Amino acid sequence: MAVTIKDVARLANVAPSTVSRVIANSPRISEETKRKVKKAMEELRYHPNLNARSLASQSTQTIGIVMPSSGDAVFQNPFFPSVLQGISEGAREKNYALHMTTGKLEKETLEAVIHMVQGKRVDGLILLNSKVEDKVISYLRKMDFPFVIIGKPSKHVEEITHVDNDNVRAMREATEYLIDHGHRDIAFIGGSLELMVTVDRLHGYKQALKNANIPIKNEYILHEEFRREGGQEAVSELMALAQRPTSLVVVDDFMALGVLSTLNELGIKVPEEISVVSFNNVLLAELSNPPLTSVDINIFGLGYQASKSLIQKIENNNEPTKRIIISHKLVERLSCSEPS
Amino acid sequence: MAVTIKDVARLANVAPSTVSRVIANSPRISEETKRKVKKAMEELRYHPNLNARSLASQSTQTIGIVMPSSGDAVFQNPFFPSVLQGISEGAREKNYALHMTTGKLEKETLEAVIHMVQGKRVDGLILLNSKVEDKVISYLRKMDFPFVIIGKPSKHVEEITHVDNDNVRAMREATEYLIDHGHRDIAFIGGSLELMVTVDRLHGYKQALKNANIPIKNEYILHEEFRREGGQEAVSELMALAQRPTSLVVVDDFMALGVLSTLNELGIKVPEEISVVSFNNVLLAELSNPPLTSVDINIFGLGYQASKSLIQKIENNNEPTKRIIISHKLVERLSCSEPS
DNA sequence: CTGAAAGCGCTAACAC
DNA sequence: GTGTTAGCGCTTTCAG
Repeated sequence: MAVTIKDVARLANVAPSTVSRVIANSPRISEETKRKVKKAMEELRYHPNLNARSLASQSTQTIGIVMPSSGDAVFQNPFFPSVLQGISEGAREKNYALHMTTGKLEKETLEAVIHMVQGKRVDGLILLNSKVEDKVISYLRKMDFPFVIIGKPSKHVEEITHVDNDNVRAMREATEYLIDHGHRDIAFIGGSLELMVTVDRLHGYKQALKNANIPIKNEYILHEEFRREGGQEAVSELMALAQRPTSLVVVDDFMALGVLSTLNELGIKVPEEISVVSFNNVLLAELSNPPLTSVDINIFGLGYQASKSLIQKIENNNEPTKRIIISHKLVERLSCSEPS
Repeated sequence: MAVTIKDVARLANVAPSTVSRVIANSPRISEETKRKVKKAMEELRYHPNLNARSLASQSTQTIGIVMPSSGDAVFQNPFFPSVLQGISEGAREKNYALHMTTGKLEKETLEAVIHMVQGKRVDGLILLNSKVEDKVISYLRKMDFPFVIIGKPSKHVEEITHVDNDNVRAMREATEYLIDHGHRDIAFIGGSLELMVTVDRLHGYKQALKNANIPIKNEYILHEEFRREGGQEAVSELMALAQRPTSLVVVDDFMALGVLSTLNELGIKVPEEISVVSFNNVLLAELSNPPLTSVDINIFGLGYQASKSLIQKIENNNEPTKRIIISHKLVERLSCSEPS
């Protein structure tokens, strides 16, 4: 068996509880015993058994993440590693570890969450709110278990701490950018309306058009999957229209890539014949041909703030509900024509 | 407090130990009591406390991953999500969870590992052998703790289970591919020689040249970082040479991207003036301009087999040491000129 | 086939 | 300041 707190206690000639207090750096322990105990710990190469600690103290110093299923498209999208990187950095700074499980179907996901929560494997949870994990959220709320959402919850927005961009504004600005560049026929290529991010961005798009007195055309509004194929399909549809748009706002760089390649196949030049603004500003945006003008939503920041605020919530149970908005920034590249 | 095994026992009118046996699906329990106990568990919505279980059973059903530090370039490289996806899938199939920590410096990494291992947070470890984590490996060996390496260990190759490609052969083939296409001036752009992957691939490169009676030129062998900038620098150097190479083998798609962009800036046409073969075949390879001929090393497979074999090792302590070779495949695209 | 009881290694009252 | 003593919730001998 490994060396335990008792061994240390024996060697240092104190009680186990004293050792425990030294580990916790309790203020009411004399400097001398502290030193003595620490020496004993060194000597025996003592390392606490975290399971025992977690069992006794009801805390784990780890935060849980429910990943998309491994087959999921999300894995392909560079969004995921970036947000994970942010989460991981926020956790590391506070000495929290990460615990991840995957759920294929919604049902599996819920089970995985229950497993983590009831199993007391984690102190809190970060949800990558790709789909509307309604079941998961209501479970966590019922259990009063700390969690934060990256993105915007579809219900109870005021009662759930979440980290998000101001997607309405971001998309309004992106659209206005095109309007300022002389465009009036602007199409919107978004994801499923089940995703709040789509709802918000669509909203921003409409706002911008309305403000500029441009009528909204339903045939200019498309919903596809967040994948290259999605972008490809969208373009095919749009280009079949009698009146083709002269510019596109696309809610994801990956989709925009599909857009670009399809336009290329059709012999339609970007930005000469059609302008494209996209979202996320992942590395791909810079590398594509032409490089994409894209709204940087600071994905790392989303993850980072999510762990930060989750940890606050864990450590202070009556931390108020928060809504953290991460600022965005339009990064101009070469996919939009100059104002005429 | 949550519902415990005792509550279930009470409701089912059995002893706690019986409940435990039912959970473990012990064969020597009558079907009837099993049913009875299960019913009670349902009724109370019982979920085991995993910390308690881990403490008592000395096992966690969790595998640990040591990630590169969050600032690390590795995070940028699509290698990471893919390998994680593979690991995750292998773990999920066996109902293992993932536990990750990050280490910035080598020292931090070692501490994180010790924390996980002595803290009994994980049953085994997967090392992404980016750097030669010598300290970590010797620690794990000393502790006789299950671990597998993705990549090739720099020492004790025969005694450490690892999952790798046959990098010598892969690079030999890639080089031969260029030779078959009429090239004789082939440069090698690789990473640090501290990485076994570089050593092996360089070896394969030299083999191919030797077999074809092409003299090896040291000025054609470059070592840079696995980033775009690395590729850029390499090209600058090579193009300053009196006798420029007519083709390049690059050990990473990301570097190859840098190569491509720099060549483009210099006005050197790919593949007309110079041919490029690269490695990893991440999505980027397909999207670049021109699309890269790249060796697909099945990154997902590396991760997947790593968790599979780790779990085998965990569950059977005298599982033999294994070396698992994942097959590769050259994917032809447009970055190489046709044989003349 | 099932129950009783002794831990797993740690924390947290409660004493003194 | 420090020791004593119960647990935390589960598994696992050992009995029967």
